Amino acid sequence: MDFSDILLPDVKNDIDFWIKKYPARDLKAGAKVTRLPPSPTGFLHIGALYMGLINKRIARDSGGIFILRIEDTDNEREVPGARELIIKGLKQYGLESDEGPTAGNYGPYLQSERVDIYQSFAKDLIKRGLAYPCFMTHEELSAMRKEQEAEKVRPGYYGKYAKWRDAPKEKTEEALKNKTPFVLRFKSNGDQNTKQPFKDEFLGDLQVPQNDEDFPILKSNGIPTYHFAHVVDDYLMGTNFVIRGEEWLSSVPKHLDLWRAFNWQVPAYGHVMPLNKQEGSTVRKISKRKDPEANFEMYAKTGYSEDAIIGYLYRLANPSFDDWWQAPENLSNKKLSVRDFPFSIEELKRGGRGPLLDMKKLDSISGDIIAKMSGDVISQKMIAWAESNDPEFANVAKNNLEYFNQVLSIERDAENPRKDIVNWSQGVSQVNYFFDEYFDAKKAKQILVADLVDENRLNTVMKDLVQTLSDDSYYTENSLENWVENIKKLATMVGFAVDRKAYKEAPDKFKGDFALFMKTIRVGVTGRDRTPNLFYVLKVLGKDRVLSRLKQIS
RNA sequence: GGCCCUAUCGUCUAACGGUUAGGACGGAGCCUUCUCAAGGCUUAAAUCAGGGUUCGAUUCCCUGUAGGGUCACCA
Repeated sequence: MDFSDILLPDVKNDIDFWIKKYPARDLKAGAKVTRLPPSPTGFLHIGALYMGLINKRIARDSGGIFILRIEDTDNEREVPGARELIIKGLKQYGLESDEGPTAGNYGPYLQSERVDIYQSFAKDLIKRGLAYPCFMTHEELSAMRKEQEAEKVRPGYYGKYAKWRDAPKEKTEEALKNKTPFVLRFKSNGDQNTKQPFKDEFLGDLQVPQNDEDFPILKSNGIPTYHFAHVVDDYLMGTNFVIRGEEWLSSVPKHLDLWRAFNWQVPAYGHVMPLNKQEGSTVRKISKRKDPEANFEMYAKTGYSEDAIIGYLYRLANPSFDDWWQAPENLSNKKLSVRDFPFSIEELKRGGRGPLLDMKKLDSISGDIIAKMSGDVISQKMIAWAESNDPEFANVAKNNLEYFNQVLSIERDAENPRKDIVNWSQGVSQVNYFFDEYFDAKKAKQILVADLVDENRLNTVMKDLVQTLSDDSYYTENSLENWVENIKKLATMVGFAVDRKAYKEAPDKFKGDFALFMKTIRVGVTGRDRTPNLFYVLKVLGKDRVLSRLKQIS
């Protein structure tokens, strides 16, 4: 007796209907059709970005198609808005799909809208005796698992534990009559103890056991499980290269079973080691729930550019990224973008455990990228970042845009530009003292008193500086050499030693050496003891700000 | 625990079976210097252990160990 109509009464089309509806793709030889199948269970994971980058580049470089498929078959874990967040995030990082929820002829690309498709294929399996209903409850299932554990056998629904596999027709009929909920299970003929060869594009030739589990392909709500949806979708969508995380490797036997059941050609598979994180002494896969660095939004919030992230991910995928990126001609080429990286599939072919996320390396790449930018561009990007993350600063900067551009141009449009900004939040704290709103006179005074012995002396020095630095030449002089000459004269006038030897011989005769003199000015006008060259700092700050700040301190 | 994957500096990784085991990030030091940043130079730092095979093993094989993954009506 064929139960397929009772089991799946709503199925209207047979599988040929669907297979005809989605004809084979007409692509040039070697074109790879890849896909990214995120499930909308929260924010876009950095690992998804990583997989997206690899999938997209492989598709693009081969003249193929990169598909985005939303795997929303688990309505329990689905988070509202997550789908939009994924699409937006991919776009933001330049990883738009060629086909996906918004475009493409092989859709729908939301699995929740493909239920009729899956059911057609499931029904086909039932008719061919390759799938059957199982009426076991969760309780029965977990009791069985406990029993198996007690018996020290492999837990699972297989062999003699597959209770409904060969159930008498009457029993099934009765359960059906009582409207008992059921899952549809795949009827496997495999043997766990028999190994089969499996070629992984990245890991090489592997031996994996055959699958012998009668795993569910349709849940009791009629929605497919991942395994089933994966095979049906990737067949219908013409995927010919499945690139996914290594965590899927152990379900390869199930998928192989399914491909064979339909007699479809198995696509190429490539498993990539997932991104890890070090926590104490243990290393683990980066987790959405526990790790803030898993969330791509964290990077945007900290102020890492999309390119920095992409560059870093390229680096993880292709270790030769460094050689390319740091080649002298590339490093000095300000037009070069990380997006120009000649990606190589070959370099994905390597073992090793999954890489640990290394923020220092990210900083290094990010710093290089920012060093390629002109002051104006940095200013613009920093303000854009600040508008949503530090509105107060954004306002200040916008109100003094011309000035801010000058600040960020200091030592930056040079052959060897400054490399002191690695992200926008750190960048803001690096330069904000140029604005009076962020100048901290109290802190400046604190630092200076410690260096200049006492407050009286500090006040004298400040007064002297106010007087002498009122000369325009300190702000208008265009030659660094001349400026230094002048400032040295000034140092002498105010009572500091310019000559190292003289100071060494009789330190008491001076208020300090030239370094201290410069530090005094530096801290006095910026509140910081680390700034770019004072020559530029004074020029950009301008006389009015300099004098007013010095007065504030004294 | 079963099964699967993996194993080179702290991190990411190179090395037809023959190298003083290379590079990058990070660290340390020096030079330059008004402090940083940058730049230049130098430096410390690794083949998980034990057996084979071989003239020769980081590389091939076995065992052990360690790490990771996976064992759901989640993906």
